[in-house]
This record gives sequence, structure tokens and C-alpha cells, in this order.
Amino acid sequence: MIELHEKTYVCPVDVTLSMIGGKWKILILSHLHQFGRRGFSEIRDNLPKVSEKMLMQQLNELRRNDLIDKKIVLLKPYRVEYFLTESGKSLKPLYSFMSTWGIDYLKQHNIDYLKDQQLYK
Amino acid sequence: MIELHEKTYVCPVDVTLSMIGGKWKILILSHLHQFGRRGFSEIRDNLPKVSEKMLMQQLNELRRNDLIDKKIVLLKPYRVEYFLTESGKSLKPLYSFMSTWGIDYLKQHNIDYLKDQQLYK
DNA sequence: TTTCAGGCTTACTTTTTGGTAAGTTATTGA
DNA sequence: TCAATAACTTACCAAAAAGTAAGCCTGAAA
Repeated sequence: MIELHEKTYVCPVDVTLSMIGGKWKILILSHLHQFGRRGFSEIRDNLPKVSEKMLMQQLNELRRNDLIDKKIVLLKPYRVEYFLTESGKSLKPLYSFMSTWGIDYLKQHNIDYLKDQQLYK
Repeated sequence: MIELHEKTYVCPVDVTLSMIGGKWKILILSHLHQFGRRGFSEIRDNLPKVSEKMLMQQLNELRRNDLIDKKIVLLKPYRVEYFLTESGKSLKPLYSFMSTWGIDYLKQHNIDYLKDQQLYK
């Protein structure tokens, strides 16, 4: 077993999973990977199945794990931008691979992804 | 949105996640990736945090998604082997990447993974 | 002949997760 | 002045996930 931050992990994969496991995390990361800096509501509107509460929660956890960060771009009115940190960027191969794999899977099930490719707002 | 099997997905990554999301799935897959064909109790003993019930559940879901399969190697006494299907093998880059990333993360936190590398039984 | 291992299944309970919906502060646009 | 938007926060509740523990069948080992 691997000991880290008072928890135990079975293997390195388990360590990685502890950062990006949990609903929505990978989706949020790969969204930021695709679209760069985004405000809260931009992310929300493009992940229409996530509630605001959930999204906030996941964003905060990702920040705690240093995979994303936010900058306050305007104080009044309060406006922010979320973006990938260096650590978050180091996971890019993962986002790319999972996207490609998903597209292949869709192809094999005769769904043409390109025709649907868009943002969801 | 992408429609598939009566569900909707936000993007291809979401499609991929629907197959391998959920606790333990990636861990099980990457275990089979590393060690090849394994009996039920071999997997169980090497993922000591998973209960038998959970493990069975996840194995069945992975089989339904055609990422793993099992062969009955002996009827009496009943012995089986679980292993990656072609589809499961096509995710190998993911297992490798997540393992490497985890090892790097540990290195950055001054934990030498090699000294712990072993099976957990 | 009792015990143990392998490969499960089931019932029951607890914990965790997640949804709904409302509220907050501030600003811009109608 | 009223409504809407951005970025959150909070409370409350339902549903889903997961843990515990026991049990089943078969055969081999002690």
C-alpha cells in the first residue's frame, strides 16, 4: 500500500484516481482543456446535467488538488475565470485519449459525432 | 448532446466515462492489464479495500460493457478467470498513463513508489 | 469430519451523494 | 423600477452507493 496525506492507496492508478475520480471532475477538466479560461456560468451552461451546487463542489475540490485555479477578473461586479494549472495541464493526454476513445466508440455504434459537435448553449 | 442507449451524453469524454466511471472500475481494469487472467479471489486480495459484493457488482458491469470477460476454467470445483476483452485492451494507454502520472505525483511528494511495489497479499 | 478456499448471492443498514430550491450581493439593461 | 445575470451559499430531503455480515455449494487439505 502507498501512504499519502493520511490515506492509503493500492497503486499509483489509485493515487491518480483520488484526484480526478468523482462525478464531473474529468468532464470539467476536459472542458477547460478544450475551451481555456471559463467563467462559472459558462462551465455550468455547457455541462447542463450538473447542478450549481455540484459544480461548485467539484470546482473547489479540483482547486484543492491544484488541478485548476481561478482568477478574479473583476471585483464589481464579481467575475471569475477558471483554468487548468500546470498540474491540470499535465493530464492533457488523458482528456485527449478519453475523447478519442469516446468518438471511436460512437463510430462503432454508428453515431456520427461530428454532426452533434457544439457547445450546449 | 449525444444520444446513445437511451441516455444522453455531453461529449465523447462523457461516453467514455459512462463505461469506466464508478468506483473501482479503472482499478480493476488496470489490475487485469498488469496481471492478465485472474480469478475472483486474486483480484479481491489485491484490491483489499473492495468488498466482495462491490467487486462482483463492478465486474458484472464491466462485463456488460464488454470491457472484460470471464471464462470458466473448471466446473468442479468452480473456478473462473477474468480478463480484458479487445475493447478493454483498447484502453491500455489510459491505464499506463494513469499509472505513470500517479508515480510522478508520488515522486513530487517525495514518496519512492518502487520500495512499495508489490502485490498486496 | 471439521475447516478452509473459491466464487458467488442476499438482506439489511449506514453513509454518501446529489437534487431542488431558495437566498445573497452586485450590476447592467429594459 | 423591475428583471435578469454572474457567482456563490445554504438547508432540506431523497436516492444511490457502499459496508457488514451471513449463507450457499463444491472440493481439497488437515
